[in-house]
Amino acid sequence: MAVRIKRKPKGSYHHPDLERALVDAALQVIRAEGPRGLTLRGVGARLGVSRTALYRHFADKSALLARVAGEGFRVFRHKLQQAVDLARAEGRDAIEEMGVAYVAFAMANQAHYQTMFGGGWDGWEKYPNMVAEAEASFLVLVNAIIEEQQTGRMQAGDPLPIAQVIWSGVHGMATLAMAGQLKAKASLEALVRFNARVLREGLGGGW
Amino acid sequence: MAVRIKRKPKGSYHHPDLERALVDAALQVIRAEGPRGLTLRGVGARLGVSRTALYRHFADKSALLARVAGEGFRVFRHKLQQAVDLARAEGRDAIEEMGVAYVAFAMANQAHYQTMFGGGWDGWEKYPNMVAEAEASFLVLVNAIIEEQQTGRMQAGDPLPIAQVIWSGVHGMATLAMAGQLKAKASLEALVRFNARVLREGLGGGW
DNA sequence: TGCCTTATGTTGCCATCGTCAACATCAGAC
DNA sequence: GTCTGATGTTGACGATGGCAACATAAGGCA
Repeated sequence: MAVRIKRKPKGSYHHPDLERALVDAALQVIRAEGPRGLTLRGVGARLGVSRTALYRHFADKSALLARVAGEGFRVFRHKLQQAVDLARAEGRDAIEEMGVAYVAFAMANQAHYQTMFGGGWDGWEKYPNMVAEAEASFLVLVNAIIEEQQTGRMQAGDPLPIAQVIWSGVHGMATLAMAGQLKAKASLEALVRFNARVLREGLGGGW
Repeated sequence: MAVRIKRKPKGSYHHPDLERALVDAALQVIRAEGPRGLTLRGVGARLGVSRTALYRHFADKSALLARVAGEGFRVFRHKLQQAVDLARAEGRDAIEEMGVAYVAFAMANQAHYQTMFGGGWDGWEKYPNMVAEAEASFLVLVNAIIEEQQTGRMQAGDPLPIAQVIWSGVHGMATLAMAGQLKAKASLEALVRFNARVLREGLGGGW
């Protein structure tokens, strides 16, 4: 589904909602040409606006990228939560389904995912609310693990390292797949499920 | 150990081995200021050479980056193999020790590692020998797995997906740790070992 | 020895980029 | 109806990657 570009009405000086439009346009460019293809002049032109207009809404290019990343995290977290909820409702393995949803999101939004995880902008310390967004996504996993532990389907103990191991697995799989480093005979989803099952086996009852 | 910068002798026109010096200098800059900090003018100046001198030895900036990445892979592969061999000699878990060596390399050479895995240069399809280098590193893992299987310490079956799962885990752990996303209570190495043990448990005998 | 070809390094130049400062224009409060 | 702050524009600057034309070195061949 193509995102509509909100151009400003001809002749009008002020844009109805330039900040919103800038984020959308930036994401569009990133999708089309990758994070490195994003240029302030380009995104300005796309909106029929001058190259420096965005400085009224963002401190610099990095801030715009960070904003795009932040919105990505919100969608991301929602997808993960959705997968967990659906799996629970259908009596399936919540962790496994979350893993599938994780990698599916990354592959369907490669450039966006790259932007989320350190692509282009200046670093987490400069955007503390970005850290919060990322942590909220991570929390979906942690909570799912805690629930697994409570129902006895996963070993007890600090859920943090367990979550980190699982997160690392799917994150690594996603980034390697994006880099074309995983020539799977079977599908990528099959590999994700295999990974999930190995981890579940290793994290199961008697540890 | 600081790598000596080979400056060309004053007054001499030709550099003794500019190609080699360029790669070294580029790596030095990358280490100091990250892959994004690398500038052709900068690396030239560092060698007392004009900004376009490197075009006699590399097609463009991307090619220089790719070369740096390639040399990284060679060292990387060696480190991994070393860890496997040492573990075998000492009767320790070869896969676990390889994982530790993997993440240790990544953390000790963060910018270099980032450069190896897609940082800055144009893409694997443009540098086929880079793919070969990466695959050679991956093969160290695959071979280690095959040997584990032969001694019955790991489930039989296609070693490829097993290797991909393990690789994804350590790669993900390394990249997340570099991004500061893994606030570990314990050390990173402890997390790597935990990961290895969970995977071994899941990949063990009765599957 | 002297020339000539090729490899190697340099200089001048260009388009593009992010960003700042100064200016223009709009919209809403009084 | 005016004034003020918010928003958008234009012009400029320094830095960057890269190309083309030129300069110089090195080595083979006479």
